[in-house]
Amino acid sequence: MIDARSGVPAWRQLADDLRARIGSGEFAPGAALPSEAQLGQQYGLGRTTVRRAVAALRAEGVVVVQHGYGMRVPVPAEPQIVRPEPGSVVSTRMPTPAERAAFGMADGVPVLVITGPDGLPEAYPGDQVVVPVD
Amino acid sequence: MIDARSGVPAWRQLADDLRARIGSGEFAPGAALPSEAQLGQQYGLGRTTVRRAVAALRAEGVVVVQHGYGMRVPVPAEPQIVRPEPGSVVSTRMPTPAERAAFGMADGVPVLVITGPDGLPEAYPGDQVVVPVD
DNA sequence: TATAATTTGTGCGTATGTATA
DNA sequence: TTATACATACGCACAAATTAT
Repeated sequence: MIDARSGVPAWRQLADDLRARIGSGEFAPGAALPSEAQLGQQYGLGRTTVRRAVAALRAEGVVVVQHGYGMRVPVPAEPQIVRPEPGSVVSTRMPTPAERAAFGMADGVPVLVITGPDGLPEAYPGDQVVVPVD
Repeated sequence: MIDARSGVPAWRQLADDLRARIGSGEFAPGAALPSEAQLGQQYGLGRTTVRRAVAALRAEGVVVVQHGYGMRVPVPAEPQIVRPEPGSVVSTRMPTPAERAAFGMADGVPVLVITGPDGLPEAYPGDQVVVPVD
């Protein structure tokens, strides 16, 4: 599964493989993934390397990790529709730690920023909000 | 600077401090930050801990790192205005590795996804694009 | 062109702490 | 309480990219 001579880092090969397995439906939303120790044994990698791969998947929002419990594929939230007032502009960025805490956001989830005509920006969790454009 | 008895992980204290120093203007956009070794010595931390903090700042898009060169505060791009056709919806998520490579995006930069009335989604680099809502 | 110095990247190991079941 | 699983933090060695000499 892991080719040490491919030039591609082992942690990236593992991340790519897990991402593909998730995308294929082998791990459905809500499903638990193998533990770090299991992954390390199955793929023949040290724990540091496994954690590096998991960190990458977390940063992509592909998996969510709960301390002491394990790793799961996130369940998509029902999208909430936000209608900005005319003259607003929509942009995106990663949340500040304060925003992450305030919204209870997982790793790898950006915010949608709506800046009103008054120039005041407001941030919304990017995994729960969509903005229609008419 | 780092309080080992505060209960807050050392890497998070370092990340918070660097983020604050960047926000204060001590490190302006385009400015270089100290090397990992320098940070480790200045804050009395091991390299693993320093790299953990840097990884967090990268995931936030607060710093960009270049292999063999160093770490800098990113320079904001001139925003490009994209006007979706009426009936589109705007959302956000982290890019896939393929999208990251295609757009040459740094870590910690989300994509803005515009789904047209036909249901076809299109992704744009989130650090370069804004969408007006009329 | 080649070499060295600097800096980040990869990968491993160990130990201990904390959260969950 | 016990077992499992993730979190923190240190160390080491070597690889790869960049820059300057």
